[in-house]
Amino acid sequence: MFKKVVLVEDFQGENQGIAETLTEKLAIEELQSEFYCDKAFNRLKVALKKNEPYELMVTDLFFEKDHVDRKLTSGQELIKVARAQQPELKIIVHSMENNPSHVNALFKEDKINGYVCKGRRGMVELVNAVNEVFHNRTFVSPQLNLTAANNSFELDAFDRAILKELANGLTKKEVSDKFKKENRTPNSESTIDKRISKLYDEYKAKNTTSLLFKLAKEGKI
Amino acid sequence: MFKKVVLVEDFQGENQGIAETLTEKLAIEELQSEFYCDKAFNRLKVALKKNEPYELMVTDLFFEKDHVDRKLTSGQELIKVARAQQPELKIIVHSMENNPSHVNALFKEDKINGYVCKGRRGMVELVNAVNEVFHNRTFVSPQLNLTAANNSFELDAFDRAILKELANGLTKKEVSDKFKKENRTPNSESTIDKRISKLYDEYKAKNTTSLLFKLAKEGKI
DNA sequence: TAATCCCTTACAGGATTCTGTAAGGGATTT
DNA sequence: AAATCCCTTACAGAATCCTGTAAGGGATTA
Repeated sequence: MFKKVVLVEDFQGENQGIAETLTEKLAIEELQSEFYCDKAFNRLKVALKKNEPYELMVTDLFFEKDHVDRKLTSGQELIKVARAQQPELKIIVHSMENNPSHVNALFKEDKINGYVCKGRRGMVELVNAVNEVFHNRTFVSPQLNLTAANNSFELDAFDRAILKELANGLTKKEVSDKFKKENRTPNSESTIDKRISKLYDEYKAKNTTSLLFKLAKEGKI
Repeated sequence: MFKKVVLVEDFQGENQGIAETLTEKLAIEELQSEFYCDKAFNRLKVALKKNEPYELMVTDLFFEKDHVDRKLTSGQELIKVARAQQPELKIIVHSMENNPSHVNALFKEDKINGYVCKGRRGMVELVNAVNEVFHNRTFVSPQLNLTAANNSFELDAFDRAILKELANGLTKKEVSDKFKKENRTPNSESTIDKRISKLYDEYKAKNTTSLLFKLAKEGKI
């Protein structure tokens, strides 16, 4: 089993619960709990310099802002710098995020080794995940695969660009003008209209307002 | 100190961490952990019938849906029925919710005794909260008071009703018609127009779309 | 080369939104 | 009682949204 593990989780209760699970159920000998991404990255760096690197990092994705200044503001940023510094580090993400496309991106872009959803079986799954990752396999919470089949549709860059401007209160004509001014293409009002209409169908929205609301609620934008 | 406590929290890690804190830091003798509101309410009911009632309930507000059928779907619903059944029960809410108006409503309407935000000092604050509540005082996480000063504006019931329908994609005329049909007043299209225009000013939104988007992002609706 | 498909663009008309003016009624103040 | 304030309601015009039709161009296929 892993001997040296760092845990990065800003909720004190969750942090404590995970720590207990890792030390008691999995007999991790050296567990370091951190509440900030920056501190966790420092731990990794120092340990690596001493030639006593951490073997596994368990991290959340979202970290609440508080009075402390910070460079790394999210788990994903932490993962990127940690991966760059120590490519062989095993990484398991433990988060509330349940959007399959985001999770897929973490596996593909950031080469994480496991993903566990916070939930009623979070600790049971985490134990499984650590065991799987220890044996060089990957782990994904089962409920995630189910939802992956549902919403296979993805917003592309053009969709996101339009939606971002609409969310800021621009009219479609203003979006078109802005795109033209910035030499982004396609940019005609008609094409933008068409794109949005397609999104209405895909998300079963009746108009721009309900579309943006739904997407915001689902955390897609 | 309290002897008999029920903890209601659906995240396994968080549940475990809180349980450890309550039993070790506060020496609670009889702690019952639950992951569903319905089960927690049953515990309370049975204990009361046996004349061995619980003294304190620590509960979350949001509970994830899963395969299990449920009557009580939120902490607030649990609190209402628990209060009705056992008025002297002490209740501490431990949640991510950081909207001061929601928390105020919990104190006023549901007579909760303490409110602790999940966060980096969640367990420290929970220990304080339990101590305060044990001595018949109330407790609120300090960071909540700070944010309370910021956004003094509140959405009233009429605002919320309008926004809910707009979010579903209804036009203002349809909202007006629906209100008339349901004998809700005021209901004229003009008045609804006026209300929404006022919200534009208050939330610095340019149109319905940006208004709904902003409110959704801030979690106000 | 011709046929086909898909994306982009233009235009147009009916529905809806946004904003302003104005009138009426209830509550409070003077 | 009169004045004032606030909320509700009506109406109207300009801007914007939504949807449909249609045309042009690039890429792929026959």
